Amino acid sequence: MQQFLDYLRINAGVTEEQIKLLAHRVQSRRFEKGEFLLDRGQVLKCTYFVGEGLLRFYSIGNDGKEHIVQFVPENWFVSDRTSMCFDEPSEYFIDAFENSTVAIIDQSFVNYAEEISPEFRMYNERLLQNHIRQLQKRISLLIGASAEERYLDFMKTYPDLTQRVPQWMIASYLGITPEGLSRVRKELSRKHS
Amino acid sequence: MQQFLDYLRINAGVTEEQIKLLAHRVQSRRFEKGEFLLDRGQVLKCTYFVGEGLLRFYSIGNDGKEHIVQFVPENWFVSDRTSMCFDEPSEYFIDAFENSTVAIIDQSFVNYAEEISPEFRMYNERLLQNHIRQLQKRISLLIGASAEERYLDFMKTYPDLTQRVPQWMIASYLGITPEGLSRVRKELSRKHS
DNA sequence: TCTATTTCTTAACATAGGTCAATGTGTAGC
DNA sequence: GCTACACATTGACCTATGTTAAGAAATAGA
Repeated sequence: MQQFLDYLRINAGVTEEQIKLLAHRVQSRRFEKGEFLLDRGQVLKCTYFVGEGLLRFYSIGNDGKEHIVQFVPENWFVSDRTSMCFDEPSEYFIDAFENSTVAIIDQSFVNYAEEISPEFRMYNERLLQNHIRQLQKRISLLIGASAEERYLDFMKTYPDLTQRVPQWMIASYLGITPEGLSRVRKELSRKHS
Repeated sequence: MQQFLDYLRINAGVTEEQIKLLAHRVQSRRFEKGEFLLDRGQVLKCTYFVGEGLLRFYSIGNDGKEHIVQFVPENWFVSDRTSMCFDEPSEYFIDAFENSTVAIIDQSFVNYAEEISPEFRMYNERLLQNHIRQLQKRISLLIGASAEERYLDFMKTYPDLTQRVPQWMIASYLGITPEGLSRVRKELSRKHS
């Protein structure tokens, strides 16, 4: 939780005084590997901020396969905005892929923070815009790029995740099978020698 | 432009009085078929609202192919939020696919409208969330569904566009070639007889 | 340390969808 | 009513990626 407040101070430019007002309004919780933070059908009431660990945000398609929407490492936020804003049961799952410490940010926190801190408001807006940017980029890649290009882009964008998560999960993020990814990797290493 | 103000009144719940304050702050313009509203490299300064006609929002990939991100028919908004918010040159194009009448909404309009109308603020927020929802759905479909499923979903979601837009453009939206779409359609009509 | 489980690789084969080229079918302008 | 041009279809062939199944390598439990 301290991690979250530090993050706000450093990245969002929220002042010490504002932090003091906000501090007692956030909860923090530990999730063990495999625990769920959101289950399909549930209405999500909060946003999570990862202080330590790694979450995954994913759906399960009609074919029964997991589709990873987003990895959530340290200092990232995750939420199902649709479920939160429209009070709808979520179609997604969130679970801890490593033991994780997470700050739990509910709507009343956001409202209050936006009220007392214009910096927070701006930063929040910025996060939202970035989220959209990221989604759009992903669509472009899915439409226009091969599996190999998408993998190269992934490695460039998330170098540390490339180490931390198993390949079958990266494959799921890229929209290909683990075997497909293995083939791509083989091809790449062939080229580089 | 009247169309835009009516839209705000009916859908966003902006009151008559608020409308009066806002009216002289919007411009309106006509674009002929083929005219550009946004060119790659340009920094977009506004959001467009289509009163009449049809726009397309697209990028051009390294391979030189158009990738349609979004169709923009009557009563829809379009903008490159990334370019607007971060003052970056856009990677996208917007042009008129039919002769169109468009309201031009700049940031000062939005600021002022949010200031005088909480309804407007809420509606704007809602639009943003919907946008995200739509992007996420598109990603799910691209990752998990076949070309046929994507086409069926498109027809269900945008029945009138299915009529108005040439197939090669729908194909571009779906992330397949025109020939591919033609094959899908043939297959579907075979099944239905 | 040993075993069991998960993850990764490989190879043979199948398939969706891409590419190219030819042909049809409008439909707008003259 | 012609001529052009944009759009749609079709078929032959190609390629990237999926599928299945087997084995190798890594990792976690006991």
